[in-house]
Amino acid sequence: MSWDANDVALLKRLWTEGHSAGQIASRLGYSRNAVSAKLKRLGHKRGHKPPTASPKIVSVPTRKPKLAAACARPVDRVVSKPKVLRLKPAATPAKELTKRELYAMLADAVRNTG
DNA sequence: CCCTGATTCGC
DNA sequence: GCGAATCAGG
Repeated sequence: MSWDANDVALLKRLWTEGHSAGQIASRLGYSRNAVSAKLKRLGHKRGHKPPTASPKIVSVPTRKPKLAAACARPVDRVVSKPKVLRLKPAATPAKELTKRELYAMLADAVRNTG
């Protein structure tokens, strides 16, 4: 195993965003030990306590079959809650995406394509 | 038992 | 530098 710049970047991003080592680890395909150790080496600092402490891995969002082959991640335990919780009865109106959301989307795309 | 991050230690 | 094993907890 070797930590590609991409991996490190993604790792840092997800970590600082508040994802747990286990989450990042399972996602990237490393053991959480590796992630944690890497974070230590990097001089890991999270600064705050962003959301996420418990697993919410909802599996890998199945993307295009084409890409799926490329980024085949066996992954994951699904610990999502069977609970169906709806925030608003009304359908979501047109919503402007915040920078954070866009960033998250980008990250998602990246992590599923690369 | 599930999980969390932190550290050690051989490679 | 890397990561499994381990530690120390929640």
